[in-house]
Amino acid sequence: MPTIAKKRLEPRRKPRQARSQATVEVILAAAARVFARAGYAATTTNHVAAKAGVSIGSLYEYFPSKDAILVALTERHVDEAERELGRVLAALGAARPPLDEAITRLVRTMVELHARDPGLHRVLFEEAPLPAKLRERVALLETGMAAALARLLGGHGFDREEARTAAAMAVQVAESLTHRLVLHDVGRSGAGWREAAEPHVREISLLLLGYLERKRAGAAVRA
Amino acid sequence: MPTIAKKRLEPRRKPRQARSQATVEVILAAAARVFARAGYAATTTNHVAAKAGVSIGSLYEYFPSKDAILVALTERHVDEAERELGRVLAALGAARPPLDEAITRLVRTMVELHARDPGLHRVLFEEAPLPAKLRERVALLETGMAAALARLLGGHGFDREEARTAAAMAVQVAESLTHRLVLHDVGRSGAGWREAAEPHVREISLLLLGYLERKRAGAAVRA
Amino acid sequence: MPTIAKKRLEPRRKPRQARSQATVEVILAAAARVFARAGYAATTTNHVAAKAGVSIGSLYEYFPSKDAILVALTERHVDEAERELGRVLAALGAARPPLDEAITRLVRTMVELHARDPGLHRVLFEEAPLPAKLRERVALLETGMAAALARLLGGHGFDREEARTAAAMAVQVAESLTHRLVLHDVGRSGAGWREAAEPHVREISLLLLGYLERKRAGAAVRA
Amino acid sequence: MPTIAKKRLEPRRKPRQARSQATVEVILAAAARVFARAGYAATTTNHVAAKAGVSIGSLYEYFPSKDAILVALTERHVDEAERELGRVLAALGAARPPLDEAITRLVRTMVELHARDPGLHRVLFEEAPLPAKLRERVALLETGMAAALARLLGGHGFDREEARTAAAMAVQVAESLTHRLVLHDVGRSGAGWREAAEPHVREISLLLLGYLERKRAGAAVRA
DNA sequence: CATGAATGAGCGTTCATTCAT
DNA sequence: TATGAATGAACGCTCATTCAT
Repeated sequence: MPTIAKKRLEPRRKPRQARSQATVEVILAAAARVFARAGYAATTTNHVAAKAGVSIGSLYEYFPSKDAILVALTERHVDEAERELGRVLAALGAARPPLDEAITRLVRTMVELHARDPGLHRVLFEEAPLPAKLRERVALLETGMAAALARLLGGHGFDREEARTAAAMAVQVAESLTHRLVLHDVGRSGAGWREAAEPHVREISLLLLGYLERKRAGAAVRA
Repeated sequence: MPTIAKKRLEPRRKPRQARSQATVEVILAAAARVFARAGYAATTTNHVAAKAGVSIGSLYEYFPSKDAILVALTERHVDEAERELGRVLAALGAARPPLDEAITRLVRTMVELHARDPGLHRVLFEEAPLPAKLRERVALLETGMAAALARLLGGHGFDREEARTAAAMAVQVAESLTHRLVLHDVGRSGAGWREAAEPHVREISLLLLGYLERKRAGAAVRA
Repeated sequence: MPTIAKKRLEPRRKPRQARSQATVEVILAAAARVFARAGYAATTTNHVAAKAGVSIGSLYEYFPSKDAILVALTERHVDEAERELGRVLAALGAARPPLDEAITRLVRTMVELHARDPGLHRVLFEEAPLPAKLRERVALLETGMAAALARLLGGHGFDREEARTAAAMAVQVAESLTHRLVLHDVGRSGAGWREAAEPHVREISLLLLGYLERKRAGAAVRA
Repeated sequence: MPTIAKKRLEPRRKPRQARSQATVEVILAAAARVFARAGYAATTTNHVAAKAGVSIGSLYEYFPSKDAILVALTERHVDEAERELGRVLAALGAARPPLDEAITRLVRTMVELHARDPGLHRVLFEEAPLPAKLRERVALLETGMAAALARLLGGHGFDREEARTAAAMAVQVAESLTHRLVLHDVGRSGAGWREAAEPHVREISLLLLGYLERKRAGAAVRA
């Protein structure tokens, strides 16, 4: 079953009443905890239902399959990421701080987006079979970030083309290191995750700034 | 429940006849393809046996469990990595080329180690529950690389302590970017993977060189 | 590997609804028939489920393993034995009939306990790997019987010590002959088993009475 | 698969050469040990072959199935029993010792026949699915013993009919108690089994003598 | 709407048996 | 004849999913 969705993945019932909405919340919260602890394969729908204090029948009332729950969880994460990154990017566009500060703030935002619940995000982005549609949404988010970053770089002495490729790479790198350093090295979430993540933020920022500086200078490596 | 190994993971029968050896090869080859295509969870021993053109009984003659196949595959990869990286490191130690060339050759080696079969390596290092012993071997390989790289940096104006921390980080980063850029972006293996991977090699090298340069200067980012 | 219990053997779900209770009954009834006909080894959970007209999943809903079914069946038998023997022993203690009548009634009770379903009991006590706990319960039942019988003998001219050893032996012998004569000789249960068993009751009683008489006299056999 | 033989159970090749004969012996010896230790179900043909130091192919050269080995083992036991019991019966017929001595010697023979390897005999007669043919042979042996014993009793004041029924019962009882007391109570064979078994011999003899005495007197139990 | 008993395809695995060498 | 690699039916068991209540 590689990445493919063969069954309904959208939530079933658009919950209109407050009670239903609460049930959905309780299921998703339970699922987040169970997926984070047990991993994708070892998580069973019955587990999730039990943890949520809801009958298995009710769970299937709202989510047509195990994967649908995972998709809903992922969508929430992407929603949040869009919101947070949009906010930061807007602020940076308005305030126009020095490049190192801009980069650091962007990286911090990305790291914090994942550090809050590393276990869950590991499952979401490494173990789970996400449907193509969601993967596209994630890709789109990255493209958007890259475009915004390119505009930012334009204001710091990069020419248009330079800025575009450098920004695209930077986004990839940030994503990549975030996953590596945060998901694998930071212990199980818990309080204090924000402080625990800060060294990673600095190091990743340092890396990106070094790269961008070289790029702006038009540097190239000898083959 | 990742990382846990509860059953025998060593190959069962030390194959003595040529026929058996061939069977082992055919099973591992099939398993590599199935794991790469279907992912860890969706790979079944029956699929592997069928793909290998071997009865399920024969598969279990040589591998006591699904995970044992995975372990064997991983060990082959680590064996190869140790061999290749050792060779390159030795060559660099002897030839003492400029830093940018050294870094580029190391990165190229790492990238090529993974680019040959990206799908498989994604499964091996992201999805699969590797036993502690193997994880240690991998960690040891990284430690060794970092040490070798630190020696290299020592010959390029880094002081001892600087070299150690920078090397450790650089290895992490190289690993990380290799996985991200190579495993996720490079299409399904096939011929021409070497050429397809080269831009990644350049970009990762550029990134590392920028980082190392900053480190050598003792630079720090404003918080 | 007899006697070993490695997995859960207690029933899984305490059935709360009437429907579940019926399912449990139907499974146990089917299992009794299948075990009796096919023996322990040849009985499969799928056979039992099929015979019960229940899906294999339902079977495992209530019993975590094949052995758990066996244990449940055995416990029912031991429950019944405790009840019946307790009742008879109490009656004998109250009525104080002549020894031969007392022995005969005890033997009849034991024989009837097994004659109702000889095939099943053969499996239960000869073939099956019962967990230690259950074996203890059975042993306790025998100890209790021996104690009660010793008291009875005390009222028929045995001195204390004589009564104890003779009673212990008598219980062993009764058990043994019950199994041999009833389980192996009486045909497949069916109606009329009570009448078919009666000659055995008489003969076993005769044997025990002869033995007890000799014991009381303090007789010994020449080596 | 209850008790029924669906495949060939006779040894395949009547081994004429000394080498083959030795192979058969070595297989049977290994099988006896493995069956005794592991029980019927847990004994695998590969185990037996390995223990015998013979390839699995060779094992199947001589025995067409797992059960065939068991049958061969059983037949050896029955052969031995016929021989031993025949010898003792003949001696008793010639010497005409007192009844208690005769009974004791018979019982001792039966007990020793089983006490030598209790584990194996438990498997042979309780766990294993013996084919009808063998069961008949065993039954025939018992019939023969009963007839011989009846003749013996005829010489000790029993009338013809009395002797016949008493002898039949006595044989059943001896068999039964032998299995119960010897197989279940005597520890795992080993040296000293002969001494360990002697108390059982005495007790069983005592029991039978009490019974026979009552029978000769024409005693009956009140229903 | 909620419940939870019931379902059954499919999994990983074993082992008696065959047959090419 | 002897070998042991290969076979595959069958097993015990799980869990995502359905549906009668």
